[in-house]
Amino acid sequence: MEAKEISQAVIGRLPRYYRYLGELRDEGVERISSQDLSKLMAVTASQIRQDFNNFGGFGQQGYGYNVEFLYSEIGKILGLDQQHHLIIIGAGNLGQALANYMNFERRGFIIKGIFDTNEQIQGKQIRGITVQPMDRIKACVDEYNIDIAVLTIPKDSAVEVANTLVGYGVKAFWNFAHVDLHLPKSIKVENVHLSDSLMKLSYMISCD
Amino acid sequence: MEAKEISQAVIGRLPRYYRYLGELRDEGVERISSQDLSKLMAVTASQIRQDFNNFGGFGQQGYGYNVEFLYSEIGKILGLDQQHHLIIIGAGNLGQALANYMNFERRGFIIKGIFDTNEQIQGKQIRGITVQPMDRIKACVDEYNIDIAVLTIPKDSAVEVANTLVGYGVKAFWNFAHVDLHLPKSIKVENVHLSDSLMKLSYMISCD
DNA sequence: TAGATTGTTAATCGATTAACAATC
DNA sequence: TAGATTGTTAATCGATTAACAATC
Repeated sequence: MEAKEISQAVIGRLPRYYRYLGELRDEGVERISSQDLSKLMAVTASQIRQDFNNFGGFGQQGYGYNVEFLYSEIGKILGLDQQHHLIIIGAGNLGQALANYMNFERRGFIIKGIFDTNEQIQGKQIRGITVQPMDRIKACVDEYNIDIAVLTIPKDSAVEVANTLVGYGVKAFWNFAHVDLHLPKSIKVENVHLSDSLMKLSYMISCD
Repeated sequence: MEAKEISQAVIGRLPRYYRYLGELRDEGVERISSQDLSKLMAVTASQIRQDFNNFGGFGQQGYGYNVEFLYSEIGKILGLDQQHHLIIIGAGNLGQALANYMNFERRGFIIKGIFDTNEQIQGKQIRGITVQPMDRIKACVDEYNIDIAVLTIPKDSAVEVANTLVGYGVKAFWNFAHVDLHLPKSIKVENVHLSDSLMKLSYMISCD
């Protein structure tokens, strides 16, 4: 879509901009300058302008940025204007929590299936979706156009399952398993390593 | 502890090193060179050596690094040799999932209390711990030396609860609420914004 | 028009990589 | 000793910040 590659640093900041702009919009704020936004978010105004300009000019000299427009544009950049079909692999504590908690639908993420190896859990309804055995994954991927597989399974099975899913045509993974997936470069992976995060906090506590 | 400030970039990589070294140790590998580790982890050998040298020399010329020793040293840097007492605020889907799933105790994170406003959930046992009403938090913080509060509550209450807990003496937060906590600089906060993470994945999918 | 604020270029800062002397 | 590999300095690269001309 864009000519030059956007850096990971910039992309990582987009959801936070999106959140603040959404709040401003809900408060009825119509326009905001990079300087005011910088005070609110505790980043430099320069960075804000640089970040937005990676995607073209969203502002207007002497005026600032229109909150509604900017919010919507960042949403588009993040692909939130499109629907994404996802499946959850692993209906344990975390898988169920995500299904219930995330309110995926609100942002256009539609759960099309939940799968688990555990026969005790199979048949259970989560958010109106029946937990199915793993051998039903392929049929689901074939039937719906699945964009994202959420991996909430133990690390031992995660690598194998991910490889299988790539074979089925799944192109993106939201990986909660505590392992690095080594997949073809075209496959997108976003890792959420919760223990890593907790260890960082532990480090912060320890060193003072 | 250290003379010069360690950059966030370095700290962010430590848990991953720790994970790989733990696996190598479990496989019975005794020593490893920065070059071999670099192939395994897909980072440069130079970066590995620079990172470790922030904390002093863990290796030996001509030999490499002793896996067991390095693993243990990184564990110490991350504060994993110490016990941390934590409380979970919010026993909804995510709070329960974390309590059950994380296997906190294994790394020295001891759950000392779980709290929720919802009377339906109060009294319920999670991992042998009874969910208590919010007004019992202070007594818990006073009785045990609570290092970390895990916030798995909606964003509307998170800011207020965090401020209250800071008043009780809590020094660190593992924040799953979708909001930035504005707390005194001495208070450590590690945010896990799951929606931000999913949006990043959405971005990756959208742009090709 | 004058004031405000962007878009964008230039300067700075920090992080990563390369190179190599030190040394096991 | 010779070979291997670290620790560390120097070079490069990229990201952030500052500055200012363009322009609404």
